[in-house]
Amino acid sequence: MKAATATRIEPQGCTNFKLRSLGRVVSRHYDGALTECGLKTSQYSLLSHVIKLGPLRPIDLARAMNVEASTLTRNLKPLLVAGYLTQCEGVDARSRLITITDAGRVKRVEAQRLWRSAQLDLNRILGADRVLALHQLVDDSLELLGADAVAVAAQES
Amino acid sequence: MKAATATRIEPQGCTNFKLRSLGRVVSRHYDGALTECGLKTSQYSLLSHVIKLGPLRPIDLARAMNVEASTLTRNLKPLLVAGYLTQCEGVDARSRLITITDAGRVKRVEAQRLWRSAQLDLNRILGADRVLALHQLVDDSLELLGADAVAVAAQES
DNA sequence: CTTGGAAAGTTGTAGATACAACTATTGTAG
DNA sequence: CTACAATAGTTGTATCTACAACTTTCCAAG
Repeated sequence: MKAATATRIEPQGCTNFKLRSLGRVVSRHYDGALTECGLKTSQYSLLSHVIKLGPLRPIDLARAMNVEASTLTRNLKPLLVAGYLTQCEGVDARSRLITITDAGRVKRVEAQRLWRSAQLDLNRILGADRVLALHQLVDDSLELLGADAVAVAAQES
Repeated sequence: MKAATATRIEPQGCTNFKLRSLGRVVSRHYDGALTECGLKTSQYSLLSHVIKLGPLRPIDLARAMNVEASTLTRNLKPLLVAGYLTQCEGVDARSRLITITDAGRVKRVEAQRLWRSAQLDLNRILGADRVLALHQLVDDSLELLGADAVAVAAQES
């Protein structure tokens, strides 16, 4: 007398490993496409978020992207050195404002073509339905974990 | 005369950013649980895969976990230093064999309790159905990308 | 005004990740 | 046998990631 099979289906395997595993493969896919413009995909995301969210404090940018403040400090450095971003003084003496530069906008336009190509390529490989479902699951999961990333729309991501 | 809405629904946003974003949040969740045993979640995954896949060459371990060989070389180091893994000579003069040690097995048992707690916690927060769907999507995507990770079952992950 | 706590940011430390370039070994075509 | 390609692994370089500890600044209670 076994119970109905509809109950008690527990997930197998480690969610963290699966996510990181796919993340590695997908990141290599995007990074490969962005190589020729000299940006990593994470740098492209950073530029895109600064453009989308306007001049903003590092702490707010970090929250929008779900990274720690100390991580953001390090990730900003190469983009500041390259002149794609600048740090102005904020309202406080303790806070700053991250702003996109003209060079940053130009570079971002260049990178966006490559990003779009990588995204469309992924859509083709996985199928648009699967990508849509994945996006939805990721967004829902982030919300349930209390960590909504600020969604940056297709044109900006 | 708009076309039926059932067609042409293209994904919005960047799949890479979404995956990395969730990956960061989820990794912090697991790492927080594993802190007290002194392992990072990625180190736990590494130990688990070596136990599951037996003594094996670095190159095969790297393929099973979807990391580059050069990455694995670096990731192995702390576990070799800690004495949880050893490198024996392989069939070739150019290849090695990665093997779990007794200390590694003991540490892994300790870490597994903490991992399970983190996983059950995540299942509770997201709901088992959502976690199951996410696992399925990740596994399917990896297969379509030609990068099947070797699945390590619940007891071992 | 002073004092203690909160907030913003950086630095130390350590690990994760990958590409390019390199050494060493093995296999194979000629 | 030899020359060249393929395989296994490591190292240089650079970036990503986070926690703990720290400095500076601000705010609010007294």
